[in-house]
Amino acid sequence: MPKAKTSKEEVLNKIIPILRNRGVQNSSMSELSKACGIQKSHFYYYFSNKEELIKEVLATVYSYFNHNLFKIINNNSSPITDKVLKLKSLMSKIFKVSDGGCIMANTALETMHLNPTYKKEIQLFFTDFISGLQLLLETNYPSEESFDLAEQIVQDIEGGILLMQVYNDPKYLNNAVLRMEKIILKNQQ
Amino acid sequence: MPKAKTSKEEVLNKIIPILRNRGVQNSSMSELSKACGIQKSHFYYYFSNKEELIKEVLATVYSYFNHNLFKIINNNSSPITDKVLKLKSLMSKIFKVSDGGCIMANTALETMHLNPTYKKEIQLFFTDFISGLQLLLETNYPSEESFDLAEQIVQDIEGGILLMQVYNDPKYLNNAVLRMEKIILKNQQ
DNA sequence: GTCTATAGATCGATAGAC
DNA sequence: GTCTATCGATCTATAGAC
Repeated sequence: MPKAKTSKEEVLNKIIPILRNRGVQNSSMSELSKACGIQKSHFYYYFSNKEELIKEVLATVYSYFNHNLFKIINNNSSPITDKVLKLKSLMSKIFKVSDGGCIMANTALETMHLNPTYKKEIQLFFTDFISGLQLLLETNYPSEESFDLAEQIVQDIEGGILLMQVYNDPKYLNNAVLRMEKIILKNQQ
Repeated sequence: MPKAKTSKEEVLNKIIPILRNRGVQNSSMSELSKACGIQKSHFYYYFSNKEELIKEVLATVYSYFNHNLFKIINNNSSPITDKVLKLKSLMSKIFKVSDGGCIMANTALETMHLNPTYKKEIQLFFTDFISGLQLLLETNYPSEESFDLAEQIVQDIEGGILLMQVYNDPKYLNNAVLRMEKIILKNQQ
């Protein structure tokens, strides 16, 4: 009966949406394990404790985002309009409208002031997000302005994700994405 | 006969910063009562349960913000530059940098997807925030554009509050406030 | 102060794959 | 027979509530 019927990767992928939706404090190990169809005790076989679990979740999300973001940006054969298109698609995958928005933002606000355990992963995520946008912007803007604009865009998007959830209306995130597009492509087309 | 040594208002004011900082899920009734120097059982005299407590907290924050916001905006003897100044000061009181940012945003992300209990208070807060800004903007912009800009400003500010906490750097909120100021006063002075 | 439920966490046992 | 994935029972602390 061994023969990993639920691998660690599967577990991570199954619980990410739950944690994004319910928050990390409000998701119990029992609940998470039940959702994976395995015993709670088996979770402790995969993860030494809940904190480790969450860390691995955030690292997984981070690396997925990071990998795909820079794959889009560093594709030299792709025109910038195409990059923007792909970026929009990546973002809609990461920031699920009906499923809790941005797990990095949620976890940040939920935990940042209690313990700084997850700070590193969260900061990495945002720093890369900003850096990626900055690279894109440098097509049309000087470096320093690109950085400021990149920060501003991320800020706009994260605020949009919040309002989207408060009013259950995707327009706020959509508006931010449209503004991003307009800024990136200002001289193009 | 007891001579309320800690009134309900005092309790609310004492626990608001704690709830903003630690989040509502992560603040226990014991912890909150201890911080007020009263018995936990006395909390249940003031509030029928934790949910009621949180509701009253959010209602308190909302009405404080609402009252002060519209007092600033509807003061006809005050020039718009003065209004902006007062608005900035109100915001820095509400969105404590080192103390958890915006309790409305935090609570929204923490609870919105679990139960919609606090939705009303949270939506009221943001709706009034946007409406207030819209009123200010109508000095210099047509009504519809004012509304869109007001939403955009709130979005920018809330995103700034998030990044401020992630990086422990007030510049993100400050930048948003500066952008707000610039937009509101575009033709002025 | 006491109740009950549930949280995170640990331990020992077991069922197959090699 | 060992190794690995899994389970069931259980412990302790603490939560909300009265």
